[in-house]
Amino acid sequence: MADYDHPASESLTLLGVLRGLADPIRLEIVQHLGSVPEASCAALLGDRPRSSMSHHFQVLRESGLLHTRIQGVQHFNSLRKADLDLRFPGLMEAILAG
Amino acid sequence: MADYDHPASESLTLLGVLRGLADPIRLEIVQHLGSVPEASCAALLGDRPRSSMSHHFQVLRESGLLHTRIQGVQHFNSLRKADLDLRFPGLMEAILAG
DNA sequence: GGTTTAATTCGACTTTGATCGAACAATATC
DNA sequence: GATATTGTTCGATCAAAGTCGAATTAAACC
Repeated sequence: MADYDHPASESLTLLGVLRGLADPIRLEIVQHLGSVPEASCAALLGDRPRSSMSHHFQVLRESGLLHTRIQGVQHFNSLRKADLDLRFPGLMEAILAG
Repeated sequence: MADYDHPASESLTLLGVLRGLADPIRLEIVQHLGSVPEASCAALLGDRPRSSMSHHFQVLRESGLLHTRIQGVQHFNSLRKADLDLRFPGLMEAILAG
């Protein structure tokens, strides 16, 4: 499967990032990813339907919060902390502390 | 007119604050209020319908971002920066810098 | 090739949220 | 009291976003 194209850090907008964070499931995913280097989709699934989670992963990718690395059949997700720190200093630290 | 009841700072949630910020008009209001002590609704109105703006003021109040002081017929709005800093350190600084 | 596993895409449905005119409430002023 | 000003509330409408089963893609493995 082809890689995803993630938006460049310069093109990220504060509004877009805030929209990405403004959902309970996505905020939970982001906060989880704040404490681990990366996690597969399955590891973040919980007991929710896969299709719902796929939607949230897509929103997180498009808003620039999440990077997805494909390895075989698994997708490993990580927080784009360095990019976000560069673009919006202090933001993720505050989010992950909450 | 009776005062509004603003939520206590302890009861604010990160998700609620993020939801409050995740709208272009509200983010603009918040960022504007970051640079002035307070502003009346009229001063923040722009060319938008009053009823639309009233809705956004309500959302901002309920999420704990905004405090409204009533003086006569005017409503003076201010950012609840001290409360937000206490509850979510660094968050508003990052938002206002964006 | 067939099967299992991981995750997405599609499509339909539902829910949430934004928009905004019209009516209303409250204060100030003449 | 009448009028103008400031802002809210109501109610209807519309658009955006979340939900999730079923079908699909892709890789791994026997």
